[in-house]
Amino acid sequence: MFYLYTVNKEQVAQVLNDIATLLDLKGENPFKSRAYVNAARALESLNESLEKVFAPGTEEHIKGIGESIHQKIVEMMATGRLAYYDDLKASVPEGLVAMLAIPGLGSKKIKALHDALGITTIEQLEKACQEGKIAVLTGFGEKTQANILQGIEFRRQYSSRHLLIDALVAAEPILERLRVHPDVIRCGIAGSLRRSKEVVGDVDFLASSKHPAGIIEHFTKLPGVASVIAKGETKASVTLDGGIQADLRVVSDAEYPYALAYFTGSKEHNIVMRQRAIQRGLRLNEYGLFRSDVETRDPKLLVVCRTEDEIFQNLDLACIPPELREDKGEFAAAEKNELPRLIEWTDLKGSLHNHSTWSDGHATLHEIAAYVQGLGCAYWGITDHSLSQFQASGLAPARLREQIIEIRQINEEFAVEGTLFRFIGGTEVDIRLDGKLDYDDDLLAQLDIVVASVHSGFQQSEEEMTRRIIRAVENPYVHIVGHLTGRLLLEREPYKVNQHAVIDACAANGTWIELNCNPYRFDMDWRLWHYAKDKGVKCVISCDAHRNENAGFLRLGVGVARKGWLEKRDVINTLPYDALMTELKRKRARAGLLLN
DNA sequence: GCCGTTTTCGGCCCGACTGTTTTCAGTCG
Repeated sequence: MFYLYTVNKEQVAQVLNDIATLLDLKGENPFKSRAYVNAARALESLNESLEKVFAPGTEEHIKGIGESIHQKIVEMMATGRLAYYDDLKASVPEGLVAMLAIPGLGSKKIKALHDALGITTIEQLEKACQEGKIAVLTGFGEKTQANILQGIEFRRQYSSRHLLIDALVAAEPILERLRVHPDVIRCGIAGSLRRSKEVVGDVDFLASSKHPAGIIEHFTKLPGVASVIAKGETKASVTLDGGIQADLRVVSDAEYPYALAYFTGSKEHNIVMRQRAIQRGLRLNEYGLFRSDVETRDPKLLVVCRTEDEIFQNLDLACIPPELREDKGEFAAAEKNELPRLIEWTDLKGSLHNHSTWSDGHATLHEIAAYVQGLGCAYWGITDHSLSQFQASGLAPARLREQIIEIRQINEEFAVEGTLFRFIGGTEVDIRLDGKLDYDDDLLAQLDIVVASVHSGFQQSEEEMTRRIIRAVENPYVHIVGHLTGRLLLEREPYKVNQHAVIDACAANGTWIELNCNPYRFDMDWRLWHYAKDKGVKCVISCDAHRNENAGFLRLGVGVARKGWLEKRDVINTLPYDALMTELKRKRARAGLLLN
């Protein structure tokens, strides 16, 4: 499949990462495999086009990609293949790669199992464990054998990846119970949860205390802890009910800021942080920033930092918000003090894409109005499904006209009562297979807001789907393109669409893109917002609420928007009601111009 | 395999925990 299409950056990076994995499994020099990982990273943060950098005969190499890997990329670009990769892949059984997902098994152990017993699949591994063949191998034992069996069973039962919301729901009660422990001075959540990753592998807790052992003990016995994976003096790992792994580290209070920075940053971010420390003759770890490049924790050598902010300062950086700590451009921006002032969730005035009992929502308009006013919203979009979504009670044109009338009546009642809150009436109109919309333009023209989304025909080719969505984007009555890729995290792959091309079309037509903050969606993906922002495309953070409590998704969505470097000014629904209505009408004015 | 304000060789981010070992390799984050 890969070779049928033009090779893009992500695909090349994937191949380089795969090569690194395969080299590890073959027992090659680990620094060689790391070189491939580093090259993949370098590629991901490359701004120029692959065609330019890796044209045949180019002399210039980018940092992190030397002669050998450069030539391999040139080969991929020219032929769509890489002989070295194909050979390597053919030489390592696929089952060995799959085994890496079993906790406790890394490339060395997997290679040892393969060499000693010829094991090539997880099924063979399970059988060998059951027959006691693993425990007798050098370097293995009864305990390892049992752990492997347990790991295989765990993988079968639970995924090691969890939705942000599920991790939060599991983590918050634990955090509260840690917080009230008398020996805990400070505690918090670090890791990918603090970075607002849409999908997380585990939950990382951090606490400071003078008596770590008691806190570790307390943690491993909390309600909600299903089993203890590891437990030491200052660190413990447990499995929570529901299968999420949670780690706790306890440090002294003076060490807390360093540990918080250390356990929050992504692996890639932390590597750069430590390298920056080394470049300044310092050494950075979870216990401190030391004036020495040799291993030491001598307090006399400590560069005292009371906050994360001060750690960044000592590395000549502005303080990087947790969501940005992914090594995706934050260092360059922080060096120049050009980090964005990220949007806060309290900047939002309401959600523009929501459903009611008119289609497949669970709350009536009056119930919605009461609830979201209570949250302090200034407005709320009502965008029920259109005709094609009959399974979701999509509205026929006549029904939609009735709804418009009811929404106007309710808004008039609000006006009479002196209530400032307003509904913004509209539709989430289906983008049909050919890119036409489910309602005629004259009906759309009567609506205050139009969100256009794809709900069918997911199997179209990338070209067809891209053309289809761009046609909707170009419709002057469409304000917003909804959940751009249709993905359901951990459940359904996104349909194929050239998102950059859609963003370009949105930029050309003044159409906005939704950041749908249903926890399964978070669509458009945060990795693309920087590009959209640079093109001047505005974001709309909507919760696609089908129930009142879904309004809470907005807060998670803002975390993901922050990850996409978005500021208040980039997000349309931070505008007050009047300004928002002006913006919505601007598109209508455009339509009027086109029609005249 | 990559890289250089200790530069063409000899390094490559760092520490806790586990299990299998009698001092440490492997895994993980």
